Amino acid sequence: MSEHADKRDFSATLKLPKTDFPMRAGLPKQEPVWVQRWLDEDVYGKLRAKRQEEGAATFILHLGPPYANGNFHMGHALTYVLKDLIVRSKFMAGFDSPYVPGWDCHGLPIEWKIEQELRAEKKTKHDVSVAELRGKCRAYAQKWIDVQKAEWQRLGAIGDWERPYKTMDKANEAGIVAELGKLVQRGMVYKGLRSTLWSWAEETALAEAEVEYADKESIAITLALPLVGKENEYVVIWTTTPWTLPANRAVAVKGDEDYVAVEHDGKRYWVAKALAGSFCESLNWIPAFAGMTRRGGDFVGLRAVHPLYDGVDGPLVEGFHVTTDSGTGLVHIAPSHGAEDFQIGVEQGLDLECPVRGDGTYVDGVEDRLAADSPLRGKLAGKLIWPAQKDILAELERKGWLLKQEKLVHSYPVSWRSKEKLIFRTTHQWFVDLDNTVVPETGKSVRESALDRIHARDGVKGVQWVPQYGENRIGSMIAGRPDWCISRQRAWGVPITIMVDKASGKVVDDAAVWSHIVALVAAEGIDAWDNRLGGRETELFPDGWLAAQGKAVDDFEYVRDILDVWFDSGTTHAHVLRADSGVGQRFHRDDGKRPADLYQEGSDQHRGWFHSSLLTSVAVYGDAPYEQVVTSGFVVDGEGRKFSKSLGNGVEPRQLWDKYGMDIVRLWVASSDYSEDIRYSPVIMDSMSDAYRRFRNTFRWLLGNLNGWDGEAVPYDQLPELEQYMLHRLGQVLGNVRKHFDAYQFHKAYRELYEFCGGDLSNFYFDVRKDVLYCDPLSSPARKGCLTVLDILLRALATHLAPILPFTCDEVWRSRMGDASVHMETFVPVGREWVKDEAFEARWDEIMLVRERMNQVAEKWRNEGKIKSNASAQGMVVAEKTNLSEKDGELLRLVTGLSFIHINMLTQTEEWWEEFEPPVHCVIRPYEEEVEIRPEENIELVAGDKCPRCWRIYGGKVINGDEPAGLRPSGVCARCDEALAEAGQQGAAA
RNA sequence: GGGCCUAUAGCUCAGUUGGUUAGAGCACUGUGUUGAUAACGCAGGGGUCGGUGGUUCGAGUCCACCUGGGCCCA
Repeated sequence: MSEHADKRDFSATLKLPKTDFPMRAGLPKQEPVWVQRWLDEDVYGKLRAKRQEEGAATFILHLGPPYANGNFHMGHALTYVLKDLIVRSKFMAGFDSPYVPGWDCHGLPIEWKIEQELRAEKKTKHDVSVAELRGKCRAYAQKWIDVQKAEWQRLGAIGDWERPYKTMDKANEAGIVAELGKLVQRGMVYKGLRSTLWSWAEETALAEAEVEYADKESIAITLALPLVGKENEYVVIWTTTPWTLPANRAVAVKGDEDYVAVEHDGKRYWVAKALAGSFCESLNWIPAFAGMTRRGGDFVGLRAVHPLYDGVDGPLVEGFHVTTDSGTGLVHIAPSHGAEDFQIGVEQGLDLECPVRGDGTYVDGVEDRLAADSPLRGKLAGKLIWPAQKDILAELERKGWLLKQEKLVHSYPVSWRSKEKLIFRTTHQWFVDLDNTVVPETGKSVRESALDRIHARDGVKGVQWVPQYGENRIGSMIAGRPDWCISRQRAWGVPITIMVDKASGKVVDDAAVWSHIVALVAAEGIDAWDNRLGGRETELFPDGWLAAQGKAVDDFEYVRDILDVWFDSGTTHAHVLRADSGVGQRFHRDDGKRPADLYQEGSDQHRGWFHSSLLTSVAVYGDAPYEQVVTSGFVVDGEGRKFSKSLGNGVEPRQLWDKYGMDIVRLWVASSDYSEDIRYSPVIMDSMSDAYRRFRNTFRWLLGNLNGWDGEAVPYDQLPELEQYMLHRLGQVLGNVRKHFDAYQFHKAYRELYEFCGGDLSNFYFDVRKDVLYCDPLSSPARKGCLTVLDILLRALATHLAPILPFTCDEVWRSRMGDASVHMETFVPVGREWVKDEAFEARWDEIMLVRERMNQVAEKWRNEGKIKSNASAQGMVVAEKTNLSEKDGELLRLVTGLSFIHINMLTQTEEWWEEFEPPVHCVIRPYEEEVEIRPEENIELVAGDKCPRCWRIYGGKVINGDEPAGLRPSGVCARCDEALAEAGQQGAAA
């Protein structure tokens, strides 16, 4: 190799990439500017108008409303980025894909927050009017809606930000009432009993969130109840709530447990065998057993005497909740005072009525069945349950059934507000019937109709569940759930606008009345109902309706409960998708599809929103509200553990967009397989930053080289084979990406694009074509062909990455295309002739194989210090029965970066190979066969002159072919000489 | 305690109906370039496929159990 003396600097004469597109993105600072710009330009509005003009098919992803309470957390970030990936990719695919953000506004968490604020002012909710309380709740929700809206937009989400839906909008509240009305008119709503956790101090039912636990003192008693018809035989129960004894209706045993009879003072006391020892010990009895054992199930059919009432007894039943961890293995059942007790009461057909009023006092009837001479007379009715306990115990003692009483301090549920002990009470609630009414459209119950659509049974068009296991999950929940309790005793929610005819007990189900009420709510919101109770009830009926019925307002009872907030969001398919929600008709769907193509949420919503939406839709419309349901897992930390305060591993979305920028966060979402839980950790985010830089630099290089291009594209059939190969690859990649987008497999689309940018472009094509781009004359056909492809690449990558990297892609697009937004575009289509046949593919597999082998040898030589760049070496390929020919030397030179490649086509025998001497080296055979390589031998140094402009060596040993030899008199090679002449730059080098 | 799901290199993912020495990219290491330069090229090392047992000529791939993790219930 001859070191050329010419050290002139020709860089100024080269066409090096030049662009204003910065290498560093500054995403955290730039992205908010883009958000505002998209809003100012109304990109969403224009895009929808454009698609509608095009007559595009609609694709409706319906959004489950987030609860308007608190900042967005990682779960929100995940699901809203996923939704945005879907919506944007549908828009890019040419659909009209409306996206309407919304908020879930009513419900306990907000109401509770307001109560806490009142408490801070030393007030309770009774100190303010319901209307005032609701006003505070409304303002609180709106405050968080504003916060979340800004966060949501910051995620880069496109949507109808001007017209979101809020469940507390009057139109939506009316829509919710309307759906309730339809259920009522179908006879699906009934009043029943339910076990609720109750605070007697505040006289209200409590939700799970309002329950606290504290150490409280109770009286624990051990009580023997005589078995009916058995002389001196007792069953023994243990309880810490003696006040529930008036409501006792049965005694439960564990069916597969052994019980023994303990003998004491000539009496037999049945307890679980496993607990007999501790039982005797606690009573200081000498253990003595009657030698009888009995299976728990054998007690069924026997009856035990009621602890207090005269001539009353109750059955022994099997109890699913009975354990032998403590107590006696027998449990007294008061169906009105416990969740499990209630369930058993329902199963066994026991009396469920509750003898305790809301204020914690016994009802008058509680004494009805006492013996005429019972000392308890006058001690229970109207008395508070707690002080009454001592009278109850005294009576039990008198009867001789009280074996033991002691004080016990234990953790007990209390009211968060008063800290008083909570009790269970059965209360009257409103339910949606799932089994005993028929959905007219299907001829089956709500439950069966829903299951048919979940499982695509009985010829019904099913819902597509992605991932597939969702079918199982929601199916078993729908199959096993009880009727839906839709009533709550609260203020901040949509009223259950039900009127009950006092005389007949029937619910008013007249359509005229319901549409009248819906109209009132539409005009006035939820206060429309309460404001008319207590004086203005006539206004709740259409004019003349009462007279026509021969009724007066006092003939009806007016429900004061509100709806379970799941009913609000569970009916959005109706009041957002099917109907005009007061913001103008949003959707015009006449394509025979269900209201939504897709619902997407976390997998917890199988029990939540997917569930409630399905039930209400099936009940009222006889079909599912969605064609497809896509669920995502949860965000967990780098070790797969959930985020929690105690682990201290939490992270807020805003920390992420402030630190990395949303495009990098979106890249993280897109790259993750969300069908399982997805991991977040700083290490992962660092690697996403690296990936982002790869994409960004790819764009930057494309922009830099396209800078100044005249835009004159070379027709496909005149492109060099290398360019055709790149389009072949691009066509394959884009085809796969489209397929993955259609299946919402974003992590596969991401990989496809990422590996294309890294493997096909950066490692290969860009590296190979740098020479032509930088050094060739502008008029060079090869250069023009390359630019044609670079332009296609830029457009293709920008449009296909736009759903994932909306900020960066718009920055790219506008830096080249002026003011147009990339988001108004569609995916660049794959040219019909791009993707070629298998023969072409096989040929290029060989070419790439030669490249890989040559690189391996060159690397070895480099490590030995023999060469530096590949350009200082030449190679030889000896090929046999291959797709390559001797004419491919130049192509191989290009792709290997060597200065020359020589190809010998040989048909020699095996013996020839044995004898062959260097420099014959890289052996290619038909692709299906093993490729034989002698790597250490297949390149050699090239001797010749190095062009000072393009650094390629000329005049080396030429074994065959017709490479140009030597440099021009100007000191540069022929190609560079021409380039300089064309640009008038001879002698321009410094 | 029950239902559903999950476990492949440090990280993110491929591994088709079970079939030869388990793949890719990133990260890492070495190296080249300094005309994509807070960028780019090339090469290399790295996994007993969560564990145990079973079915099979053969299992990351099928079955059982166990362990860790997640969601929803009780």
